[in-house]
Amino acid sequence: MQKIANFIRDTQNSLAARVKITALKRPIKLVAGADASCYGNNIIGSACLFTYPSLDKLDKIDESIVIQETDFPYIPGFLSFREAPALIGAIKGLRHMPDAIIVDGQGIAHPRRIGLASHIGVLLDTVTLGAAKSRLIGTYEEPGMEKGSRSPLFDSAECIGVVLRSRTGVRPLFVSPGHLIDIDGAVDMVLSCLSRYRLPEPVRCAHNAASAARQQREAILLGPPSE
DNA sequence: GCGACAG
DNA sequence: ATCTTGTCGC
Repeated sequence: MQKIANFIRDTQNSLAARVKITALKRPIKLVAGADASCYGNNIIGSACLFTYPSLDKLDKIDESIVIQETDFPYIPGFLSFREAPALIGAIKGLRHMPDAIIVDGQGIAHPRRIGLASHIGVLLDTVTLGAAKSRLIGTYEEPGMEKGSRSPLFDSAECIGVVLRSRTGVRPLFVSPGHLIDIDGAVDMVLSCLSRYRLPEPVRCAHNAASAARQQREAILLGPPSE
């Protein structure tokens, strides 16, 4: 029983040992956003592919959705075991593999430096970065209110990411490298993927697609409307 | 023991 | 994540 918890943690630690934080080695031409939605014990994984750099006109060139059942509950620090399979499935469903993936969740800004983005990066051997809507761990100073303002996220003396104001006046994003990229590279990518919303466009797109799919599934389960 | 705690 | 209407502000 408790042995299972140890196994899960050992698995996480061995994956953490494979995470590489380094400057980008190759230019990024295709970026994907990945997110999940859920209903009951089902996880809907979604991935949206965009050209990059998507300077002014964002070009969405593909979208993928997968639905998987799971029995793994949401446990802070172990989100990967619940959502990674569906997200990876969605990524693999894309017509082309992305050069980088922006994940709705943490990268190395995690107790064992293996958040959802890092976990997926290692398993897929792809560049990944996390853009989370809230904090899991770390201390920071509130960044300025203007879009682009940022402040470092620390775990003790180690900088594990950046708290970034993606849009003036909104709650900041928690950006951290996932795999095969560094903090500056992760922030640069998030900034160049922003349009007029709080979330990077690829992630926002994946989020919308996932929740739309969830609503459709629920409608089917409930059957046609009756009066 | 108490509080924190991605989605 | 999800349950949810109106409402304040740019």
